[in-house]
Amino acid sequence: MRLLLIEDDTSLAEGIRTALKPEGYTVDWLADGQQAFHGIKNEVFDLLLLDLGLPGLDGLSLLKKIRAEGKNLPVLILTARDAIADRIAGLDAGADDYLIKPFDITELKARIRALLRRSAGRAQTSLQLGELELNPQNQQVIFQQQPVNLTRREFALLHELLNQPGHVFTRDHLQQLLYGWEEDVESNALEVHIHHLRKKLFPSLIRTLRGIGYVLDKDAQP
Amino acid sequence: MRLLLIEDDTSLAEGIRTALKPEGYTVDWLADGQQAFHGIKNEVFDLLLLDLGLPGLDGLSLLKKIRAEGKNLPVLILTARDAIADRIAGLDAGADDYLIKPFDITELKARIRALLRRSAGRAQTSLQLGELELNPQNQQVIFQQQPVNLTRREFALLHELLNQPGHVFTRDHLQQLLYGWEEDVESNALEVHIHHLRKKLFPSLIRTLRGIGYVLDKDAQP
DNA sequence: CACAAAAATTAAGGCTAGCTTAAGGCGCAC
DNA sequence: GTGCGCCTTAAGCTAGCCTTAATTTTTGTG
Repeated sequence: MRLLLIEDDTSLAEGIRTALKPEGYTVDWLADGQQAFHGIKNEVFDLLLLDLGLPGLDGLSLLKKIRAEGKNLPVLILTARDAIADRIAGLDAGADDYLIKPFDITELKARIRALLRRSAGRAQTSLQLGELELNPQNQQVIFQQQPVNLTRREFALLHELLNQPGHVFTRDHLQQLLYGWEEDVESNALEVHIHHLRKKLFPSLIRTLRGIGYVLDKDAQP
Repeated sequence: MRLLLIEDDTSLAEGIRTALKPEGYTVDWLADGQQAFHGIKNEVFDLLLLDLGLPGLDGLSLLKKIRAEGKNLPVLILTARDAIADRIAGLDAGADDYLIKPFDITELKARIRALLRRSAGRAQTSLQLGELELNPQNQQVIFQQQPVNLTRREFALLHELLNQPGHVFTRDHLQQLLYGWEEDVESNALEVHIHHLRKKLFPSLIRTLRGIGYVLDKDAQP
């Protein structure tokens, strides 16, 4: 899962990123609303964490612009002002949820999970495919009744694939999922992670599309 | 599927080509409107990606000339100017859709798919013929309930044939489909691919028209 | 029926994307 | 500070795809 955080308070932003990283999210960060708008237009994110009260293009206007573009991205508003009017304005402008600063980081995590779940159009919290089950809440993967230890990257990959079995993910997409804008990975790290997943689960789970990317087949069997 | 990209910004053009290749499109590229007009007159493309604001013959004039020729090619306009007047002019001149730069590459892909689907006059995304089903989204082919592994070239060929069962495709057309202008294939590669398709599916699927090309019979049976 | 042209068949070889493996470094926790 | 585990890197390997080319079969024609 790839999130975009738009927040002008540097230390808060750092804190949020550090807190979300262990959850397996890739969090890109921008402090400026105008930049954020371009970012959203050109890249694919799963969720937007938006601070109201930004310099440049303010949060509410940004949100309106995004919705005007027809983007259906889930947006979670962070706001210091607890004025009711503000919250209502935010929700009216197309936000999906809001959180008042200062907030508890665990609540943030919970709400992010809820929004992602909702946007995927799912009621239950865990993803299942045959004998494989992935639970985003506690980062657990169970295969054939046995818990499987996956690392952060492995989990992130499997999570993405499992979100849309049968959908083709290009190598590019998966790399961005793992690395965001941070580093430029000039190696075969992605392939290594795929390899580890196949080893820990079963080889035929992930099908390679040569020159394209990877798919998780709906009827994959060990 | 063979697309023609007319764009004078080299790096953007490269980017688009790289992004579309994994989707299975063959993308030929021209930077000049005049050349493009000749290209379109003499070759067969499935879709045109057209940058407005070209040197030589500008995009709008090119589009008008194409339509004047009676060509029914789907045209997707790319434009940096977001002036409403421009878009309207583009659509009036016969464009089928437009995208404003800078655009999201995934949106470009989605719109290309939509246009191709529309131009093929189909609602569903997967192509079916008897017990054979081809899904362009996830590059999968199913025959008699069993998934069939096709390579990139085989898939591209079958995709083309399946798009218009009963339509005769010349050898020349199919070769250009696979190779564009890039390389010149001086061998019987096409025949070999056809052979492989017949082997993996069933021989009578593709009928040979000696001296002309190939057809996929509408009522082909194993 | 014989011949030529076209297409089918088959196998081989090169190439490249992806796989595998191992090592080193870095960060994090204790 | 130290140890452990995860991640990246890199190098060598594998396998599958594509083309080529030689040979055989088919088809159409005189």
